[in-house]
Amino acid sequence: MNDPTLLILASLAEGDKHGYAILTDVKTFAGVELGAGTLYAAIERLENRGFIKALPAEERRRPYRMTPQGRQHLKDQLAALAPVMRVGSLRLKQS
Amino acid sequence: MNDPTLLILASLAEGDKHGYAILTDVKTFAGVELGAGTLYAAIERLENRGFIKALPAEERRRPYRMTPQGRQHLKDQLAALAPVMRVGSLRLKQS
DNA sequence: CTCGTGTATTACGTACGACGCTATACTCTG
DNA sequence: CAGAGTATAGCGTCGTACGTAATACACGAG
Repeated sequence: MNDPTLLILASLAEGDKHGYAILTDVKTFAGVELGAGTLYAAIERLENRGFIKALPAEERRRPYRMTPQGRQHLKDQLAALAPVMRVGSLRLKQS
Repeated sequence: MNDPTLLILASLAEGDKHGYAILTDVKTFAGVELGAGTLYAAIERLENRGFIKALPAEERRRPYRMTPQGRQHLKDQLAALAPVMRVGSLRLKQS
């Protein structure tokens, strides 16, 4: 239902974060609590696609940074979503 | 990536439509061209969940109507998406 | 001291569904 | 009559969302 990659990119747009920090951030800004499996699997996919990259590990933490491609992808996703939101809420009101 | 059920509900929020009409409507308002398989599979799922219901067939056409539950679900989906959009675009601008 | 809670990541299995493709069938236009 | 547009159904595959459990460390409460 919810695309975790979108949530992760939106979270990393704020700045570098490690997995668990993304988890709590997403929970606060989106109200969605991702499962651990969902989160880390999505992170791996994002990394494979070059949308985020791993930074040097800090102790137990594995921080990630959004790449320019990731930023562009987030931008595209939001742009694609915008008309659906607009039309959807407009039509809901009309009836 | 794209949730076809969201697109279908947004389309049916305008009024009753049959499958092919949804297809063209979604293409115009969202710029997304759904495959036939994707569309009808998603329609079937929406019907099973009680979010839409089939109307009496007109010739070859099988029109569908959104139920109150479907309307509520669309509302919930859009409400869940809104903060993600808001935070996402805000954070994109900030950097 | 140990028990529970919070932080942090990894691995595994399952089930759903997105998507492409093909088939079918009717209608209309060139 | 060939081709494009309308309209739906079925099938197979692959990706992936999600739950669950395992591991490990740090901390405070009891």
